[in-house]
Amino acid sequence: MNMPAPRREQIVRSRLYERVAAILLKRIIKGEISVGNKLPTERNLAVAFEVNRSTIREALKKLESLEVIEIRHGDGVYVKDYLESPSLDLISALFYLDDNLDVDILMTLLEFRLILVPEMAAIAARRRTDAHVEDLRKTVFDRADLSVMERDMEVHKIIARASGNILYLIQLNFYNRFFVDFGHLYFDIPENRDRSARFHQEIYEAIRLSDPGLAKRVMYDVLDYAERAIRSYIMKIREEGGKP
Amino acid sequence: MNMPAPRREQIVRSRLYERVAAILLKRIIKGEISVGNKLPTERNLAVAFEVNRSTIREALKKLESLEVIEIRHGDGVYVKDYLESPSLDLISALFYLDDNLDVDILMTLLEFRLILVPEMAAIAARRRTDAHVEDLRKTVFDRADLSVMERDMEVHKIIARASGNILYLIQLNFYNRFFVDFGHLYFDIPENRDRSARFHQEIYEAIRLSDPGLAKRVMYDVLDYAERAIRSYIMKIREEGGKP
DNA sequence: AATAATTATTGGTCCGACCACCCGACCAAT
DNA sequence: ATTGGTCGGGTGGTCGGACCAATAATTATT
Repeated sequence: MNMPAPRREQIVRSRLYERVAAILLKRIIKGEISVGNKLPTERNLAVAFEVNRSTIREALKKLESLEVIEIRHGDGVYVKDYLESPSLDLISALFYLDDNLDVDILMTLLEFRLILVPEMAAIAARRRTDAHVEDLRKTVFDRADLSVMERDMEVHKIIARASGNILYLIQLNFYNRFFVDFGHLYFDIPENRDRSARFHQEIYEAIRLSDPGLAKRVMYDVLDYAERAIRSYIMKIREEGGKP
Repeated sequence: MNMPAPRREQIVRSRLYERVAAILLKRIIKGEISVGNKLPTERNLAVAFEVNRSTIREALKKLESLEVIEIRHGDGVYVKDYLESPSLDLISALFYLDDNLDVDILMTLLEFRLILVPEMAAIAARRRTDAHVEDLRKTVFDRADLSVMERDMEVHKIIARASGNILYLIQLNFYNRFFVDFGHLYFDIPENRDRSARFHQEIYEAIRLSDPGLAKRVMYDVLDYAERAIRSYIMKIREEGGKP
């Protein structure tokens, strides 16, 4: 199931090797080359794509970092099972593949987030230092220069830092990448902005009070609310345009 | 805080560009080049490292995929804040940096896992199909060829698939990477193997019965047990060898 | 039949050249 | 003095071709 791509401010200056990598990735995901089989040799790929071998190599490096291929010196390039990959970047690649957006992956992301983030908020409430509280206070009350969405990302980031769990911080950065693309769908609606503004004050209180239970609940409520909003939005556009 | 590196079966067939990437990463993490500043040009790096520019480029591509640098055509290579990275691979890189193992990161990982995995087990119990149950049954009861550790990884993988959440599957693959390195510390102990064997039967039952609450509890208990075991192991080696 | 040496093929690295792009210096028009 | 355009130097991006190193298949040797 797909949905149209969002507006993107920044220019997509695709480098040649990235386009090559995208094409190869698509073939691999679609299973055109089965797992365990070899890709053509770098030299042959270079001929086929009409690019230099160096370019092919850089594309293959990209796919290797996504762990969808394995490059063996003296042997060849093998396709791996992408379901065995540990690379979050692969999720992004899958999501944006074909210039369409995979709604299932988005749902997956929301589900995951709803489990994780409230729990981390609780931990943050336990571990936060006075410096974190002060950072939060400034961000929530003093930073008039921020839009609600920018403030929201900042608030989450501070909570992640307060949790002291770098793994969580990285996940959050991962979510935020999608946020910049889709956040406006949510934050363009005044009602949602109000809801978030209230959330910022509530979570600030919870963290300040070092109240894990409250922090968790507050966080859960706002994420749950946001998830419902996003789901209903997707339902709506699904009804409107079936297939262009 | 560090601990000695584990035995590694596979030969560390370091490609030249990987060594270069590791050295550069270390410098960046240590903050020798501040965020926002430029790295030397590719040509200068090539001279400094006494390697070809292509090799430098491949190393930089690696660092770009970790999102610790940003390569700008016609401009230069800029250092980014690695705390803004969304790359799990960065965690691995940090963990193995310096040939020492960062215990804090390991703790972080365990904490994260304890939050996530039981919740996903509950979801898996809800969504599992009969095929998943059958897969699980075979793995737990029929696969005499598997060691307890191998079976354990397989069980978790099936649960991840049953959860239907690809994001979870990828996280699990990420954890498993560490498992292969450290699992033996846990599974070499007969008592732990017994505990895991019991767990496999219990989680199978929970999934078969589609009992989310039970699945979550069973999963939590075994992970909590494992975490305690690992923590006490680390305490022990900390006491023994202070600093070599 | 088992083993060792050979060869062909593949990825890894190197070199040097040119293209595409960015930025700052300089100049021209206002 | 400010604005806008132009241009040159430096940067990453791509190219091509060559050789090195690792692997697997083949052949020769025992």
